[in-house]
Amino acid sequence: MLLLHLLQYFGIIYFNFNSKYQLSNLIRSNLILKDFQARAPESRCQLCAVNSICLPSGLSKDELCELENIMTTSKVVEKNTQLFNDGEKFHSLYIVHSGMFKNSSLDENGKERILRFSLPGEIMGLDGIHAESYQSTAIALTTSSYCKIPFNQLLDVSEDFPIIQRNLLKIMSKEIYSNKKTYIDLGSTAKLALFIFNISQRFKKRGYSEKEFYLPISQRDIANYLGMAEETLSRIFKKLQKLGAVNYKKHILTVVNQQQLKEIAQLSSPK
Amino acid sequence: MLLLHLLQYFGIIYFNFNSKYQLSNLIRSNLILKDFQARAPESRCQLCAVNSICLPSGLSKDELCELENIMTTSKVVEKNTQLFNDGEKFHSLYIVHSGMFKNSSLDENGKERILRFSLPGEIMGLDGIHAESYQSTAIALTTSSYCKIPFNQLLDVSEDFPIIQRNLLKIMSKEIYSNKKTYIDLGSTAKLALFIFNISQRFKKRGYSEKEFYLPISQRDIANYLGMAEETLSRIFKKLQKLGAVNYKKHILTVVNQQQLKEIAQLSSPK
DNA sequence: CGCGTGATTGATATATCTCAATAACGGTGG
DNA sequence: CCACCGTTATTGAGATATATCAATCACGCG
Repeated sequence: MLLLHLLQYFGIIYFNFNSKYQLSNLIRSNLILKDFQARAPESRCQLCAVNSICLPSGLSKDELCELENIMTTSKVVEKNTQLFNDGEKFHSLYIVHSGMFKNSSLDENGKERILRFSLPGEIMGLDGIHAESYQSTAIALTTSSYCKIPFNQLLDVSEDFPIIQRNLLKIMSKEIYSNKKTYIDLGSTAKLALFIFNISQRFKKRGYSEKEFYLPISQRDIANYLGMAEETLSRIFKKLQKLGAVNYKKHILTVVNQQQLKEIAQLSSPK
Repeated sequence: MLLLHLLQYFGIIYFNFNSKYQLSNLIRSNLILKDFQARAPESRCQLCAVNSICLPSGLSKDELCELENIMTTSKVVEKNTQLFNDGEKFHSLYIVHSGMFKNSSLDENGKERILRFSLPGEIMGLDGIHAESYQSTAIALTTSSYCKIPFNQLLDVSEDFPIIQRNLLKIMSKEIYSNKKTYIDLGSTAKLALFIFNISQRFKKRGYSEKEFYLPISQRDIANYLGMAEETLSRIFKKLQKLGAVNYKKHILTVVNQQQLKEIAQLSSPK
């Protein structure tokens, strides 16, 4: 706790000490040493851990400066905070800075449908551009932080700096591509194995361990996302552990045998 | 047949008379009166039936002209023609002008996975932008036609005409959004009903009948796309017909009771 | 007219859902 | 710090939807 006060004092990190649970939450969400709100503006993105895969990737210092001028960087929010809501007027893109968010919407029967989990460096709200209203809801799954970019200002800036437009197109293209990896014709075992494998690779890309990480998602939400019953998910988690592929305890996921996990994920359609 | 020759003579349509089956193919693919290859260049997009939902939507005459300068318009291809292949170097976007294409790729086991069916006005190849290589394969399901836009030239032109960039962003946003409508937690009956309903609405948007249309997709492909066995699909088609919701014979699909179809599509998850 | 592909039908196996009950956990207040 | 409560996860038994295998049928096309 003392350490945290010191870090805050020197402007390395910033948060409110209003709960005895915040420390563990911060550690879990990998916020520590990654939140530079107190730093000088011109270096915020440059110091960010995920800048290489984020919108500012490949930008010069000048371009970065223009971009940072219009954006709000690294706002910290508690678990369950909602950034935007399905149907609300679209105005800004939100980028995950740390932690994790879930994006969902309600189906015709009012049931929640989880569309994706967003990790640091990923842009949320892209689906709202065409309709000028958000098409999904973003909710923090753990203490998290985000950056916010007003979309119209982004368009203005990008007219002067085409590379920003290009990056945006690439990011959107990647998102369209990523829907390729659909879980539709996989059996439940392959679904879960693939989900874990994909998440693991995404963590790796962000500089976290691919072997062991804190997964702030409830099993209910995983089951919802993968389109299976909660009970089935529980059983299959157990199965994967028995097989020696992964370990999962109190939201700490360990990939024990990555090769095996990959093979299970590729099991052809025994639905 | 005489009528066709006359139409061609007056430059309204263009095609080769090299098969006695082409006439019916043309009618099926809605090519007639929609293929303006022989017209003056400055009017091609303006005369296109789907320009309002296509990339040129909202462009002025000047902007349209710039765009048409760099694109190849309305090339006719036979059934089974491949426009681009998964893994191939990315260079151009392809827009469906008439007919239908399927976009697919192979999974780890070499099995085909159909990702989407592309209708007139829809852009193919967007998933290739980020990797600079196509991430899927495009194959004509019937006699079809397409327009082709070299991507780098499109970027150049759009630097002068921001509205083109904006349209592109909107189109990509829409595609990201459309993945919301995932089939993952639906039962087979709801899946097929939703698929038919969606296709019907897409046809409607393009000026075709929403009640009756030619569907140039094999049941195998529909089953593949929806992630179910071919046999199941056949049975469910029969079931929907028995229920009086749709009729399907020789690739002619008739929506008999749209309200009922919609209700079946919304049946909550009895997988 | 016949061939090959695509579609249908039936019988059986199996994966997954559902319902119901119990267990473990995380957060709250005393 | 501990006991409590609501939420989240686990386990079991039974019901059901869908896959699979195999055979037949229909159709488009030469």
